[in-house]
Order: sequence, then structure tokens, then C-alpha cells
Amino acid sequence: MRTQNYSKKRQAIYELLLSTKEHPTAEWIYNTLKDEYADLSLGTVYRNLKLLEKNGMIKSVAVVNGCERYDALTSPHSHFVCTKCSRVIDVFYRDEVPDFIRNMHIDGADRVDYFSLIYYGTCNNCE
Amino acid sequence: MRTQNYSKKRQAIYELLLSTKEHPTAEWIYNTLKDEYADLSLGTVYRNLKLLEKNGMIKSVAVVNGCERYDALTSPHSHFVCTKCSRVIDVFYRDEVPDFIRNMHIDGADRVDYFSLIYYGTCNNCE
DNA sequence: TTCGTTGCAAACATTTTGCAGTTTC
DNA sequence: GAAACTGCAAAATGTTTGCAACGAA
Repeated sequence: MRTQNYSKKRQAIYELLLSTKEHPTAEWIYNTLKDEYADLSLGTVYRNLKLLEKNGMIKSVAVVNGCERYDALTSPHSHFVCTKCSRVIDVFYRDEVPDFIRNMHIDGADRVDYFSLIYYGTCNNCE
Repeated sequence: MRTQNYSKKRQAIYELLLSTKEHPTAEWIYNTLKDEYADLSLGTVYRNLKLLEKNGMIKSVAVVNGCERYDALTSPHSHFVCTKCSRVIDVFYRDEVPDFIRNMHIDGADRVDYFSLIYYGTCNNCE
């Protein structure tokens, strides 16, 4: 089994994700970190995002315009996607809702692991 | 403004989608119709899916493994995605649920147009 | 010294598009 | 005949991967 080493760039990617509510793409992360890490490569960003996701440290919360969007906030919540500007906004549950969703009967499913609730519309910025 | 013509292949694509619960990909549609329409091209399938979607006749219900999945059942319902075999199964609401979801407060949203609720897990076939 | 990590570029997979020919109305 | 539709192949897009060099333990 492979052991994971410490990696400065992985750390930077994770901390950037922790510090933002942008739900960024790999590209955005790459461009943002490029200032500090001039030799960063896009492949590294992709590799580390997958790795962090596998470790459960981050989550892929949506695919917007064909781009995977990531979030370091892993507690259960939902998202709103602006169909004009592609902004992704956190949506937090009033606590009854998830139970309602969780109890839904699904014919053909053996086991339900998780669910994803995404709202689409126009955000405040796009009026 | 452009007027839409009748097209035999568009019709076939739509009817195929109406006839199946597979929530197929463009590729699946292409391969399935290839028997009857030997000269069908994948580009035509993609173009018509986009067009049918814009007309509101079909919906893109999920992106599974990077593939868009389509559904001709446009009445509000949800989906279950098997993370092993990528099967997509319809999930119908007990009628109270959508209101609960619909009334969720979304900070930063100007207008909510629709939402998508997708369950992930293992399907019956995958045990 | 071992093996995880990275840059780079090539490869990949899905989807989109330009163009010339075909079909629909 | 005008405009929509199509096949084809090329391009575009986002992501993955092979490899040789680099870095951490």
C-alpha cells in the first residue's frame, strides 16, 4: 500500500480551497497559485484534487459548463449554481430537509451512499 | 428567427428517448440508431439533443463519468446513479418533498428556476 | 536509497463546429 | 429556392497519463 508524503503544493491547493467560497475549478486554482508557485503545473492540480477527494478532505460539488467544481467544506450542504455567471453558492439545510430527502424510497437501489441537491437560477450579481 | 423543419432523424432520436428508461448518452443513441440509419453521424445526435433540450422536449438529467445523460420524461422527478455500473434510475417524489425543497432559503440567489436531486449508491444489479 | 511527487507534453474522451451537400417546406 | 438539416472530419475542451527529474522520509 502506498504511503502519502507531505507535499508543499498539495498543502497550498488544500489551503486555497479552505480559504475560498468560490468552489473553484482546477484552472482557477492553477492560475491563483501560479503567482506563488511559478513552476506549478496543471497536471499537479488535477492529481492533487483527485487525491484530496479520495482522502475525503475535499468534495466535487458540481460540474458547471463541463468543469468540475471543488469545495473543502465537507459538511452536508447543498449548492446553488447561477446559470448566467456559473457562480456556485453554498446552501445550508434547515435541519428537517435532509431527513425528508434521505427517507425517499428508491426502487432499484440496493444502497444509497449520498445525494446531491443543486439549485439552478440567477444570482444576485447577475440581477 | 429560425423556424424548425421536420427531420426524420431528430424524430427517431426523440422517439428512442421516449421509449427507454436508460437515460442514455449521445453515444448510446448513436449506436442504437445506427442499425436503422446507417448514415447517421454522432454530430447529428449531439446537435439534436441540444435542440430537443432547448425545446423543452427532453432534459439532461445528470453527467455520469463525464457523459451527459438524457431523459424524455420531463415531469419533475429525481434520479439515482449507480456508482458501479453508471445506471441511472428514475426516482419519483412522494408529493410533499418538492415543496420542502422548493421553500429552501438561498442566500445570494435572485431567482431559482429549477433544482436537481441526484442520489448515488449501488443498484440492485450490482448487488 | 526508496518511493511519492512533479513538470511537461502527449494522449484521451467527449462535445462542438465549419463546410459543402442534402432535405424540407 | 431559401433555409434548416446532415455527414464528415477537424477543432476545441477538460482531464488523464507516461516519463524522467525532483523531493521527502
